[in-house]
Amino acid sequence: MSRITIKDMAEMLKISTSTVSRALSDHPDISEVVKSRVREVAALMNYHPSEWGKNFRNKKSKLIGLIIPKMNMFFIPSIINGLTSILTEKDYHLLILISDEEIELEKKHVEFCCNYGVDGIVISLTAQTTDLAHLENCSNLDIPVVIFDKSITQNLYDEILIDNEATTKKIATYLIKNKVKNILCVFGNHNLDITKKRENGLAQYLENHAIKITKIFADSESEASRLFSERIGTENFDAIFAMSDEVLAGIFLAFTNLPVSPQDYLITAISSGELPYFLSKNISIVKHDGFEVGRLTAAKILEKIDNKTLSPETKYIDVSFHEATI
Amino acid sequence: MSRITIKDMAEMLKISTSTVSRALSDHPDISEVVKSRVREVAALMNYHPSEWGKNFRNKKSKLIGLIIPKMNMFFIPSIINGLTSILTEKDYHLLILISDEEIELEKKHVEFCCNYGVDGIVISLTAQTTDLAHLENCSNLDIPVVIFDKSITQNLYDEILIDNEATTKKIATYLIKNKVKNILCVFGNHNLDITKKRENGLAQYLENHAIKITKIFADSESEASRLFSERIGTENFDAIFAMSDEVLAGIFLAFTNLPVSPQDYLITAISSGELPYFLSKNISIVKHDGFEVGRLTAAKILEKIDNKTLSPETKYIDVSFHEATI
DNA sequence: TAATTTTACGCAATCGATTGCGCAACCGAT
DNA sequence: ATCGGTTGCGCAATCGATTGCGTAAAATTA
Repeated sequence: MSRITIKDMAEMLKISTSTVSRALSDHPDISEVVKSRVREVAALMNYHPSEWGKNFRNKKSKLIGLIIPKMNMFFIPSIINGLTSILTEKDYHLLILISDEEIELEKKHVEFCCNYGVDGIVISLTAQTTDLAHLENCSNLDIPVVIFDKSITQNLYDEILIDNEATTKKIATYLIKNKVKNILCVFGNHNLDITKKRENGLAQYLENHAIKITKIFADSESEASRLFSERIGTENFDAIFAMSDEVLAGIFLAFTNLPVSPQDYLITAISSGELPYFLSKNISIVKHDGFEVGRLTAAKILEKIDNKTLSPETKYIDVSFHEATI
Repeated sequence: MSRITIKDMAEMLKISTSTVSRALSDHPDISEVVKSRVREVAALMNYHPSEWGKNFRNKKSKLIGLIIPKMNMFFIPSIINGLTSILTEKDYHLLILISDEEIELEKKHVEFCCNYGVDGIVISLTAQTTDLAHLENCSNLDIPVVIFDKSITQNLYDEILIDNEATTKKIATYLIKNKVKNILCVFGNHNLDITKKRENGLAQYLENHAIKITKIFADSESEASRLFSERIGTENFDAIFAMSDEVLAGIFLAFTNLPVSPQDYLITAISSGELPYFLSKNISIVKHDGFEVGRLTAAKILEKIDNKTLSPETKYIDVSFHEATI
């Protein structure tokens, strides 16, 4: 048994498909007699209109391509929750594409989205991405793009970003208040814009406070763990800064094999909140809300789909500081 | 500028669309002269065939609907990684739908998948799902379905499940070996099949070993935390069992406000491995691999898409025991 | 009664790539 | 000259819901 279509019902009732379609949408051109007969048959045959057919006619797919560099357990799940919480309301759905931190795969995914005919693309860039030429085709085809979280300096596409300025300022203020003198900072991939912004922000706000800053850059949890282990014993650090959940996880993995413990340091991190909750009460965090990033990103892409002429803007989401409880 | 189509090129070259199509696919019916001219124009115009058009012709969508009860940070990300690792090879893509643990939403998502024309559905059931009537329409429309992780007793659809028998047996063996006498067991939602199986399995394997079992059932991390806090002090428990990462997280949240500590107990859990890694070295786990579940699920749905007449089977994935290191 | 309007429905096109079938042109063999 | 075969390409249908336009029949008006 295959799908019941409008055509099937039209043949059954010896009327045209247009009449069936109009009857079902209660068009005034159709007589009540025909309408009721059509509705009867539709109910009887358990007819459900094909989404494909509707989208076909409307030249829409009702799909949003979600392109992410990695499927991690910290930020991405809440992003997806935020996105779907808005998108499902408007009958849009997410097509998930993982770049695996490879620019070529990112390009391939963008091209796929264009060729498949998604109505919009929301993307977080890989650490390898240095220009957005591969997004040009989206503009040509009038497919709106919103970049979230991981972006590069640009002004062609909308962005929903974490406010790295506010973030590093809060961290720096806390460090200064606690009279920290020697801090070990663990950053993510050096190429990432968010890395540079957080690195520069911190340096800027800590200037003239006689605080020694040592930096580590790590591409993965395991690399963060390894580099942190190598470095932490080399000086008398009194504080630690982790720029993301990923490196924070690496740091705490390292602690399990080190002679020192988290309690020996003042620990600060930029985090989505869950991980520090599990790890230790000894961590002060600037919390950025993935759910909110997802919601804002979804709202923006819907806005652009409705009005493609809007000029691109960058939105920064609020962050909140949560001081360690012990 | 809109998409370059075969039609555009046909008009440009004053030939038919069929000739263009066949030229691009190197069909022997087309002369080399025409082929080279078509290829030239295609390259010049930067032509890329529409995925939509191809799928339209082939009556395929190349989409797999992924329906999950919740987007959590433990199991689901690795499931998605496993799924995509197989599916992208075959040019299939994931459409993600979250039921939010509501049966009505699950029904709606299944119906959407049918109406949208996905090529297959992979689904993990909500705790509310007691029958699979809403999947009947998939069978009618010849849309294969694979149920993974959370299922109910049935024999109509393929399943990829964690081997709860092997799992609870490993846990029980470890508990007996360590001469545990009084264990507090924290389970998830009581309606879930995996809950019942793990509950019964544990009871069965611990029979005749003079071990007192106390059970808690919790629908969420916070409920697990609350119920655990209320119960842990009421008896002299010497061991704790957590049936999932979610309740394990709840237990460790509870510990932060309790006079007792994780070190006071022998802790066992069924887990995907990441969380215990972060929480404590004091946890012995039976590890189930979400990535592997995803891979097997993907392989199975592809197998069914290729051959829809295969009779349904249930596969159990291997689990491994990891003893606490302290 | 004739002219005009209204009612109620059908026709056909729409999106883009593919492919079975048809057919004209050409070639070689009888 | 006729037949049979091959080459090279075009026509049209395919998936399903929608909608602008056209129109016959019915109703209304002059």
